[in-house]
Amino acid sequence: MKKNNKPQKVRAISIEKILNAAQDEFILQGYKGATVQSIADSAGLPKANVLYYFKNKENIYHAVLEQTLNMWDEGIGDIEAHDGPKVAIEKFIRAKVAMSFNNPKASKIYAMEIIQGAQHLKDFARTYQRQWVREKAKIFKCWIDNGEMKQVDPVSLIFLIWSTTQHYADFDSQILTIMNRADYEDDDIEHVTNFLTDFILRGCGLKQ
Amino acid sequence: MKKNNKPQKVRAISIEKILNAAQDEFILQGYKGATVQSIADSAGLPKANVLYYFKNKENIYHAVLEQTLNMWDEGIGDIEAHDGPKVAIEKFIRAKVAMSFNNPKASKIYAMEIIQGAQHLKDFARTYQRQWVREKAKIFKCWIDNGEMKQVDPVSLIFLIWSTTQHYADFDSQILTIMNRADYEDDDIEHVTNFLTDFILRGCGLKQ
DNA sequence: CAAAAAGTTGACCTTTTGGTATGTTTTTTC
DNA sequence: GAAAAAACATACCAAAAGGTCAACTTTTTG
Repeated sequence: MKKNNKPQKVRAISIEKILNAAQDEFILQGYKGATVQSIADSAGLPKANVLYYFKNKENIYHAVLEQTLNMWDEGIGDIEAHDGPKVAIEKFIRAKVAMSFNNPKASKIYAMEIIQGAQHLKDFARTYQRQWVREKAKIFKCWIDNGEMKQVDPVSLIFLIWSTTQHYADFDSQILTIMNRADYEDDDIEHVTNFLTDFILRGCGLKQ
Repeated sequence: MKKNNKPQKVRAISIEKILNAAQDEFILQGYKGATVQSIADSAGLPKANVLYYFKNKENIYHAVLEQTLNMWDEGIGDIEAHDGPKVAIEKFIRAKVAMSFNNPKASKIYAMEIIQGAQHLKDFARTYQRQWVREKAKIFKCWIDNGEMKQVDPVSLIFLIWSTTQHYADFDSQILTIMNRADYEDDDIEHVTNFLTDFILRGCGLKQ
């Protein structure tokens, strides 16, 4: 009587349904506020079935976080020395803005974790991110020393790019309300990318 | 046997203790995750006493939010036409950075509300903030038309300033971890203010 | 100083929630 | 096609949570 789902895929499909539902619930209610029942309802499964795939609520959350971090990792873009500052920064901004608009939920989960003290992400920040920032800061420093760009604190610059790009995902409800709009449209990605690229390159003394 | 607190102040003191405790709890656990018991413990009062001052958890939350919005309102700084773009923008950035460093908790409560869809803040954004942004955007437009600053989309600029300044409050745990520091120090406010002012003024074509 | 108002508190009740136990159905394997 | 594994589902339980109650103490008021 059941639909003939591709065999061996039931697990994968159920897990995906659960994780999607969980992502929504965790954003809307926070970790403690989200209930296994609501995740189950939202995923269209009985609660016991959800707990069949994930031992408990914390495991669901860990899975959601892991998914989020993978996305962060892929979406971060890169800053490559051989591109030179202008191209590298533009590429980086473009990647982050695209990521924000295409994956706002991941950005929100991530933001809430950090706001709440990053209990589950301290290690990630301490090892991976710290390393990443140092590496990229070194590249900026080279460019500055070579006179390829203005003297701008590289770490502060990275934080500035992170904050301005993520803002469009995390604060979408505020932005849309203020602009009296219901949803982002396709143009918006391009418009925001252009604005930020332009503005930040100028801030770095790389334009006009 | 009780300490001789200034008469008529018991209420005010208790309420303040409760709201401070509640602010911490709501940040750490979210609205649904925070428990009246934990707020009471954190405030050093029995639960029944907390519920004597606030009918229920939602009322506590409303009170915290109201406090937060008042702070936002006071801390927003202003953008005044007669200052001219350079001074006005610098004043504005300085006010917002100070606000972030001095009131990170308010900023976090506010951020969490918006990330979660701004259920309780939609009205605030729809009326007050939208109006504020339009007003200030008009001032920027004047400056641009007068050739006093580069052609920069005013609304995007406001969002950029909001995001970059609030970032230091909301994401403090990430920033500190990456920089391998335990806490912000006094210098940091000044350093961040200078960096942002410098960078943003240059982005607006108002410097070098 | 006595009555009223304000504040304090432990006990209690109901609902919600995370999680388990157990049995049934479906799918896969051999 | 039967045995084994995976998936599904109902009922249930103990702990936690929001909130009420009623009694008690302290403070204020006239």
